Amino acid sequence: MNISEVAKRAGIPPKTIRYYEEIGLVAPPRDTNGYRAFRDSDMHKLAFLSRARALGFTIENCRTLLALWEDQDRASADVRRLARDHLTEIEAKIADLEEMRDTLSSLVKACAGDDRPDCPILKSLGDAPL
Amino acid sequence: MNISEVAKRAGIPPKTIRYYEEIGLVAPPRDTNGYRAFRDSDMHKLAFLSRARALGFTIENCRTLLALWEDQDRASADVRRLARDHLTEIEAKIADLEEMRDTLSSLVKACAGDDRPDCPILKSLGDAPL
DNA sequence: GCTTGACCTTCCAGTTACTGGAATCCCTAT
DNA sequence: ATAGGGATTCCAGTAACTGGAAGGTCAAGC
Repeated sequence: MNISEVAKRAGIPPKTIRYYEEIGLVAPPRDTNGYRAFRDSDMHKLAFLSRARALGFTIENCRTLLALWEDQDRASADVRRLARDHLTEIEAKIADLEEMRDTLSSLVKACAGDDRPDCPILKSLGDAPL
Repeated sequence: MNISEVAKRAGIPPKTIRYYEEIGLVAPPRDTNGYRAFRDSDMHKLAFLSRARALGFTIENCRTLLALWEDQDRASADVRRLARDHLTEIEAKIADLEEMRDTLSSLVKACAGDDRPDCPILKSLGDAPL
């Protein structure tokens, strides 16, 4: 299977797949013409990566997950820990963003948004408690 | 005022302040010894930047906001538009993260997390609908 | 057999917003 | 004179791609 076909099926751009090969996440063999010849196993790995990335796992965590996936003797506890840690990070990020959202949204509401210079947004950013 | 004092007051590391100078966000004059001599106006700018960054604005948006802040003839509509666009992006990010969180959290719940290899998390990542 | 266009390849550079580290200089106090 | 704690510059690295250039390959149509 050629790269564009794999890309379409896995939902990952060809460039990214080449990058994944470069950093050792996949290692498709080559045809005599130099083209990458993806096997089913490569395809499956890439689909796995696509989903893991969609859940926000870092590349390094994806690498670990992939290794666990391929290790028939893994302990599910290892997987779970990784996922839980990641979940915690996501929750922290959400909390940060929600705080930004709340502040920002109240500022936006308070701003007239007309052609006058008076602006609560800039005022709030400007009056620092030094 | 020396850089470490400014850093402390603005809540920005000295390295970051030097970086901000490098990209033209601030331009403190120099003492005869080559040290940056921050004026009050520099201090205020940095405090402004610190808050804008805390609200998640990109550096480029901060640059724009700073320019609007200093422009007495700005229209508040320009500020508001920028803030609203940013708010929209934040909301989108939150939505993405919430989806990740929900998926991840249900997977984590479903996983025993013991020493056996059976794992719904890996299973879910693995069974791609090709 | 040749051209055309769609693929494929590699390599280099750029993105965001810093951050770490090395080498060197400056100031103050003992 | 020396020791420490700052300050300076410059170089490199981070995460995860992405864009673009230069060039090789393949299948189809004439």
